Amino acid sequence: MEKHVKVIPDNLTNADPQAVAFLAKAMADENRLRIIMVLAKGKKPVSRIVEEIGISQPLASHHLKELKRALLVKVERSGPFIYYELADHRIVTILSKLNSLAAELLANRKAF
Amino acid sequence: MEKHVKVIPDNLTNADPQAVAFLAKAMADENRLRIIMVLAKGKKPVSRIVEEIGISQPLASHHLKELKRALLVKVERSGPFIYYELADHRIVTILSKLNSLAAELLANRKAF
DNA sequence: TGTATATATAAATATACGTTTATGTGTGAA
DNA sequence: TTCACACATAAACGTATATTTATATATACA
Repeated sequence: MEKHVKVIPDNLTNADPQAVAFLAKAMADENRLRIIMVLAKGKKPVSRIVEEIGISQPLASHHLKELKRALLVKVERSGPFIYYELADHRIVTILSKLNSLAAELLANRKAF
Repeated sequence: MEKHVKVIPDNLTNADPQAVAFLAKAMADENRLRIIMVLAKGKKPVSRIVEEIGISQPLASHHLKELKRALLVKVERSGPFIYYELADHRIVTILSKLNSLAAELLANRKAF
């Protein structure tokens, strides 16, 4: 059976600002970005995330909940551990490009 | 004379979460996204932006100030008009990809 | 100089958001 | 069952942010 994939035009004119804002908000926090950066390297339990980025466990839990609400991560329990992983790795590509853009904008800004 | 462009690695591991969060925050608002969408089609004065997206003039002014603070737009005065334009069109590409991702994540979510 | 237009700024308000501290829930092992 | 561990949730707090209303500034023109 064939897959039916909805084709979405890749231009801003037909973009849905509400949907984009929803995702952008999820990325608009330093700690959540760090979590995504850590998860980009693979599926991990909360405790690993906590120790890798050095924030409190409740704070990590809170941000992971937000990332889940934004559909950016998937959750899976295994014994006492709860593993989080990225739901779609395109977020990594997008954030990388955003990082390049940010770096360049800031560099040009200081260039006078 | 040759241009010296700082090469920035395109991966998340070396990303600067602070810089990325700064840009992401600027994109994390529906009205600002609408402004970017409008400016993606070309340089425009505030009055055009206001009428194209249907928000109050002070609100548009406020959001344009934020976009300028985030280095995403350039400003230019011409007579009584003040023209805004995108500082870098890569933001359009990035937002388009974010839109595609958002659409797909939401579509898959409803798929059960 | 005075008036109209284009835009920015200020003040005020309500709401959203990030963080901390404290506590609850679930799982496994003794 | 009791204990320890992994994680989630709740409450409380301060701060940031979006929006409205009112006013100020700047430009063009009569």
